[in-house]
Amino acid sequence: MTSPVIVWFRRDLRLDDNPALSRALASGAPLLPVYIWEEDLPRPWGAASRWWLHHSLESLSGDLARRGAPLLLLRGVAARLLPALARRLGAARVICNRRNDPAAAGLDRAVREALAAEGVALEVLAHGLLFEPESVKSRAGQPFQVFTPFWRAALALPEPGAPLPMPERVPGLVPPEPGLDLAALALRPTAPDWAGGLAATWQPGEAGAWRRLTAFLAEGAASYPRRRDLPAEDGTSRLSPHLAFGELSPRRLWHAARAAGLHPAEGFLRELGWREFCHHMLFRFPEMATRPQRAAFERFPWRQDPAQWRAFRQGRTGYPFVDAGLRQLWHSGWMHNRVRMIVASFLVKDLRLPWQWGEAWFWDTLVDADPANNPGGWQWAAGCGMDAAPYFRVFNPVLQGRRFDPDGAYVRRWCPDLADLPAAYLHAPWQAPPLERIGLAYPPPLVEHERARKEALAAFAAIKD
DNA sequence: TGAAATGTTGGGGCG
DNA sequence: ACGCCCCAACATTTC
Repeated sequence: MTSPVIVWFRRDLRLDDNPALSRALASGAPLLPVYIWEEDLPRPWGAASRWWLHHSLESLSGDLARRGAPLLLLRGVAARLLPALARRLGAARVICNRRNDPAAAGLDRAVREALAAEGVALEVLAHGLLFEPESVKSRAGQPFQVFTPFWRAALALPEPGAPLPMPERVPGLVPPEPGLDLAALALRPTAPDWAGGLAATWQPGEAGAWRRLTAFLAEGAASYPRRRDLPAEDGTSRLSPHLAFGELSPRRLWHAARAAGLHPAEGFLRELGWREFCHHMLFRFPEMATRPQRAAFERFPWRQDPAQWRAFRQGRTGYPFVDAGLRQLWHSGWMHNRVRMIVASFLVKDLRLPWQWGEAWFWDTLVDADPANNPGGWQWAAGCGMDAAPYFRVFNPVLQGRRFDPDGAYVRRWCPDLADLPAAYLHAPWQAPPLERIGLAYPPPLVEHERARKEALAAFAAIKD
């Protein structure tokens, strides 16, 4: 009988289009699917991600058990747990899907060595991207640092391969040990349980991902270009957390979207291109996660105001559009992309607090927190990324609010303290006549935008080389 | 995947 | 009739 194979799940919590699972199945060997709560991760999961992970593992575990292979849950250091497990099972191979972020890939190298010492092979399969990070390069063989030529070059490559089918059955092995109960990981918040809004908004897991995908392609994709920038509408796909946890493969998404008639150079698939760009950039420039890509920004005179930082996190900046976004984030673990740009601009330019603070806050509170997209987005907003918004492009939160939330539906929804204010003043409540402001609990603006903007431009001029 | 400052143009009021 | 001013509307430049 062939020796069993361990299938190690990470950010690939699905059965569909799963290269590692398919490879293991093709071998005909009995499988042991494993998930490890890794205690040596270079960056621990954020709180919202932990909540999501709990439910996603619950979903995956059920899907696997129904197909014949219960998921073994472990906690500790993969480089120690996997060799021990392989020894006990008599397994000669561990198969997993590649993690593309360099920090996590470093862990995998340690795992590979530890397994090799036991005579066990670690097979790491290409995964998680439409195009492999090594494959998109300029004619000179260099990585792209600007999105448009990057995406053009990617689209000139052979189209991503067809997704692998979802297996009907997964012939499993009786685990040699009981493993942990999911509850033992305590991934969900207690005292207080702040996850009510998350639970009301999301259905983590592969089934939820497919539901979202189907609904988007049937109802949302056609109006995406028109509605994507209006945060009050349900105009985006909301697939980001499913992608972040690998509940939906980008390849599956790509082909489903192509079949629905979407063009890769524009609209929704172009946004998927930005995801691709961030992941490729992080792969080539690992320090992008923590340090500005434009060196001049190492000298930027960031402020450190704890009171303003607290007000920002609480969504009490006094700018309704900004606060609505921050409160949507806090409540639902997600923020509309248009508002992310405005919120990030406000933190970095109006408050001049370090983009890394914002990045860390998003990491903790977003259900779609992603090791590449998150720093990529913040570096873009801060103007210190390679293909970033110029630093002098400062969003005016009032004008942006009027343009993209003209009737104030978004602000009213997330800032109920402003719900009764007439639309004319909704994005600038301090301009409302005193009579309209009676009983208003909403805070005054943390900073005056016009002045903050000038100060930011001056600070920027000071570091320019 | 901006916004503000500055420049230009052209119509209309007016002496 | 003419020059002048004002100022919106639009375009360009600058940050």
